[in-house]
Amino acid sequence: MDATTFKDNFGITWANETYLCYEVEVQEGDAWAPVEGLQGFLRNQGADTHWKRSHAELCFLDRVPSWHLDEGKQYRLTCYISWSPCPDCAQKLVEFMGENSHVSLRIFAARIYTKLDGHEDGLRKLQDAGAQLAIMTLKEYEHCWDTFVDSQGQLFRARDELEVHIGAQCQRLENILRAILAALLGASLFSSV
DNA sequence: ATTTTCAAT
Repeated sequence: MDATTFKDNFGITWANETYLCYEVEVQEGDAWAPVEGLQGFLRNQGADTHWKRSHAELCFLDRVPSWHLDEGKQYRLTCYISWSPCPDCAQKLVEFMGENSHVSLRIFAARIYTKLDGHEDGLRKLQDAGAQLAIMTLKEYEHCWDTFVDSQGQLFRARDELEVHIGAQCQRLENILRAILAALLGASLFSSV
C-alpha cells in the first residue's frame, strides 16, 4: 500500500476504514518460515457501495481457503490490523481457529475498536481460543513499513506521539485481557471461602 | 481529560 494510506490508517488519526496486512509462515523444525506469495493487505469492503459490506477480518478469512494450506503442516497466520476485531469478527475468527487446528493466529492491532458493546469480551474470547493478541509496537510498525508499504525509499520514522499512542493502547488491551484472570481469581476466591 | 470507531452527513 502507499505510504499515506499506511500512515492514515495505522497512525494516530482515526480512520473510518480498516486495513489488514497479513503474512503466512509454515513451521520448519522449531522455526517459522515465510510462505512465498502468501503475503498481502486488504481493506474492508463495501464502505462506499453499501453493498455486501464486510469487515476486513472477514475479507481475510475469505482468502484463506484459496491458499490450500497443507493440513499435514503447521502454519502461523499473522495479521496487522488498523482496528481490533469487533465482537462478531472475533467470534468468526474463533470459529475459524476451531475448524483449522493446523493454523495458529497472531493479531497485532494498531488500536482498539470500542464502538460495539462486547468488544472486550470478543477480544478475551479470541485470546481464550488460542490467538495471540497484541498492540502493534514500533517493531511491528517497522516490519509492516518494510514489508507492505511502497515507501519509495522513505524510512519509517516514529514520532513521540506514536509511542505515546502505543503505550496507551497496550495499557487498554492489558486491562481488557487481564480481566479474564481477575474473573478467575475472583471465582476461585469465592469458591474457596 | 478525552468525544472520535470496518460512515454517514
